[in-house]
Amino acid sequence: MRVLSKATVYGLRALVYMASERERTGYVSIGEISERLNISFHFLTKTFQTLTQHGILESYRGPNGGVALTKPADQLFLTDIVHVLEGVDFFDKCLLGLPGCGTFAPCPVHDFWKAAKEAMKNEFDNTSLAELGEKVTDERFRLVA
Amino acid sequence: MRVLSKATVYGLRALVYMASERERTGYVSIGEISERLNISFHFLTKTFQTLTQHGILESYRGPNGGVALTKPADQLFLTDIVHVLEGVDFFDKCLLGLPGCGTFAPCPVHDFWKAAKEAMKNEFDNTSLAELGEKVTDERFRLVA
DNA sequence: TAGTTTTGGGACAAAATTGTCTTAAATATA
DNA sequence: TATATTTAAGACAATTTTGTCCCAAAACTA
Ligand code: SF4
Ligand code: SF4
Repeated sequence: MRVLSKATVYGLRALVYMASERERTGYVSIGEISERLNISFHFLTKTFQTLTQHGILESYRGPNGGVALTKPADQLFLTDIVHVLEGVDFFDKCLLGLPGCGTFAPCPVHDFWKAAKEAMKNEFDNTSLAELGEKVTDERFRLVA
Repeated sequence: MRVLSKATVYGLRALVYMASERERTGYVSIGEISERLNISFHFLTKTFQTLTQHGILESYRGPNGGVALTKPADQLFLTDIVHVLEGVDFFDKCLLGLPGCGTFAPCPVHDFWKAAKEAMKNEFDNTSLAELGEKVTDERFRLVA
């Protein structure tokens, strides 16, 4: 059950880490994040470039450079990130993979899957990076093995 | 959002097709299924070999040969198939992919994901091939684009 | 027995995903 | 200006997934 690609998983973990560093101002370097979270630096860099190109992050080069969220963490939701990294059709994907689906000509698992997808979309729509970051800051949850 | 691999999707569609052919006795050839459902014959054959090796199907070679469900379709549940094709740890997979998870040291999305996984597992545990096959037989649902 | 049908098994190829590396560009600081 | 730091970009390799193909084995039919 691979819901998210590795690239998305790494990107999300990294963003939540950034959101968890509430006090910090300025840029956080990708090197720091990849070290703390044990993620390949180059792989994470590529994912972050995508996020930068799509307005989730802004970047700054040179000493003390790095990346920063373009908006306050409580205004960035999981759906925003997933749309960039997995595509805007993320929540339209089908369990049985039949093209051109809908309620008109559904497959036999449609009813269940529609509800499951909506629950997931609802959760992603309403969960902000700030919310997840707080859980980490408060030591109750972890981002790394 | 790729919950199931192509191999599993094809296998499931094919099994539901078999279940939908209520009246038929004897073996159904893989060639017929692959043609009707527009699935690569060789790819489906490999998936079916896995299912045969794990007791979901029994096969018979030669003219009028093919495959058949080893049990009545109402005794074969989605979980059974998914366990064979995706692994028995299918429902243990994590949204953020942290190893060694559990309730002790959860990641920040654990609460939601645990509930979502349980809902899915519950559905898969209780949905039989017969149930899905009936929906297809009754013309209300489709298996092919 | 010979020929046909069908699954079994494995080699192989193509494509997608994941991961690594090198070089360039931008920026800061000494 | 020279050097160090850091992201940008893209080439490249490794791995996994997906898909194709060939031939053998089993079973039926004539
Ligand atoms: S009918 Fe519904 S569940 Fe089935 S493949 Fe289409 S959208 Fe997905
Ligand atoms: S803590 Fe829960 S949701 Fe998070 S990775 Fe582990 S099992 Fe999955």
